[in-house]
Amino acid sequence: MEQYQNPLFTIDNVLFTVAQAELKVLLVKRAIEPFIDQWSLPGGFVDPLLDASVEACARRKLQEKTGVAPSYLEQLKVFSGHQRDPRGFAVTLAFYALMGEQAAQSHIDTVHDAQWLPVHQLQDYPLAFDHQTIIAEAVARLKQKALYSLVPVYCLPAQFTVTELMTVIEAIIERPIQRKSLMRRIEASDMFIAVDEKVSTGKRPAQLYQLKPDADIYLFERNLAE
Amino acid sequence: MEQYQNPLFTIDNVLFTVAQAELKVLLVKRAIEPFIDQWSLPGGFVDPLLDASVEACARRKLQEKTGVAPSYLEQLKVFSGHQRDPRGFAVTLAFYALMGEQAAQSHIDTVHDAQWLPVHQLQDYPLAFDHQTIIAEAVARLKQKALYSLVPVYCLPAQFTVTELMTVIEAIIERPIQRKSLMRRIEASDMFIAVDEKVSTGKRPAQLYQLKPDADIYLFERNLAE
DNA sequence: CTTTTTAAGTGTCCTAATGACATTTATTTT
DNA sequence: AAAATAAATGTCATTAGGACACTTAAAAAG
Repeated sequence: MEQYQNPLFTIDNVLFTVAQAELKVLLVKRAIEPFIDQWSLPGGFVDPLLDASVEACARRKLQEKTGVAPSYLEQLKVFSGHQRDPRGFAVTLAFYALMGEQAAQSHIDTVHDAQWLPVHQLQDYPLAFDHQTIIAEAVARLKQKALYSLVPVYCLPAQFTVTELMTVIEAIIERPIQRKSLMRRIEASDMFIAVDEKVSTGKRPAQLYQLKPDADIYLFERNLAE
Repeated sequence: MEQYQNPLFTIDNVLFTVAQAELKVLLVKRAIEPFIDQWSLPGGFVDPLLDASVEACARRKLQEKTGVAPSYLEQLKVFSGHQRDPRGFAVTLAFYALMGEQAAQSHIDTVHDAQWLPVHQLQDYPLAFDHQTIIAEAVARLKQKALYSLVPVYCLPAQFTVTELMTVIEAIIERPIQRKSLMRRIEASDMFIAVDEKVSTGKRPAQLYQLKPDADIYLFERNLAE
């Protein structure tokens, strides 16, 4: 039963953030063949000596590229086939992850082989393997999640305003939402506490919120309307 | 970069059906070590010569055990770690699948190493590997899907009545639902056509429905209430 | 042949989360 | 002090589902 050659098994990460009201994904320039010098998703081979699980491997790969752990990480799905890698039948487990932009900025600025690219400009770049497809599926999944949960908050720093969260959600789902609806959801989710501080970027100062230490991700029973 | 030993990569299937108003899962008796003679999920190694993708592999494994293709098949998630297989670091991609019970019954009756077991009696059986965990996650995922889609219909034969679909859904989500709500969803989903025929199992004959040939799975914007 | 029984299916009102949007509040700028 | 504006709230409309009474179509009983 074990006479088969084990297929090539890898991990890929679709790490998102939102900056300048745009959804962006972290891409790295490949240093080796195949697809050398093309943009690709950060990932690689599992090292059973270093990684206790596929999740641990994904985190390690992201840490290497950004210098920090992502705020959110979840399996997307497995992509497989004979066509996706010129070396033969290949299997990759794709994760999608979220983090605040500035958390990684200092680290990313020091390297030239990693870069945030807006997801809506990706069609202009030839990406390695089937990474275009993987990103498209990750975007779709994130969009869905944004309709029935507040996971987009993981694209923000630890403390944030309602307006910032609104901007992130709108960037992800690509349409405006009602501030009132968002505030009701923040309240109902019971995931956040109002920080004893406000920020005044413009006129009236905005309340800062942060995740409760033990907060579970609350799932709403309805989607935001189409 | 490829100096690592490739981890053991396998496929596992959680194949569900509903019979006697109970959610059941197909288990097979292991013929080889480890966990020989214990109940386990049908699965195995990918054969790149036979399988065009991991999905194709999952379908092949299920076909071998049931004689037919499942009506529904979807990736659940990858399970990995050093503890789950005594042979070392192991990675398995678990699928969950749905089918009508009688479609496989004749085939399963001829073998003694495959059997439908009610998910609520599984704690009495020592399952191989971490299959108990995998099944629990598959059940949770199916439950969720049953709240915002009509995927449970894939547990039924091609033609079915509203009452049958109601029974399947109630078995999955473990609480009664309103027939009226289900009929509204059947109508709104636009996934089915009323067959020009009725069945009279009891008193007033019931309308038969079947999936439209090209039907997409409709996702409702609200969950059935908790 | 009429009445009873019962599962199938419909009508109708209630409920709750969200959308829409007007209104109020707090702060900066003029 | 007044104007401007982003933040936050009040309130009514909308909509899908829940509850449940009611009707319908057939079989069974009398």
